[in-house]
Amino acid sequence: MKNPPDFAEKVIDTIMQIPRGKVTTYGALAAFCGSPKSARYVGNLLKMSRYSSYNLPAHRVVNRHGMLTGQAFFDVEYPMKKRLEEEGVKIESNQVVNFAHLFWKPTEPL
DNA sequence: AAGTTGACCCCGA
DNA sequence: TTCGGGGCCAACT
Repeated sequence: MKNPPDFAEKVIDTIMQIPRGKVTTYGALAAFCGSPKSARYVGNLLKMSRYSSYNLPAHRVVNRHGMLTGQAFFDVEYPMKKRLEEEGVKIESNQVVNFAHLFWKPTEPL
């Protein structure tokens, strides 16, 4: 059997399950996939997905500090801040307000 | 082809 | 207290 990057696939699949109005972290996704130290690749996946046709809610993924690190990578007309606010998530100084309250823990897919 | 990086996180000095 | 380096996976140059 082929050995595709099930790690990346799992991460992407989990991101797709992020409920609206909630946010998660790179480390949480990475740890849930089995590699708590691969958090940096999780962020890379989001960037890769941007080139692909995947519609991943990357704006719902923030770093461990709840800061919108990838904001600059989004469209200037639709930044993460705006998208999150559209879902009811308040942003202040590129940080998610009540981050702990809006934090969504990755549940088991499938 | 190989090497380096990246929207990160954690630990040590 | 602040600063630096290591580790992980896969894609990009």
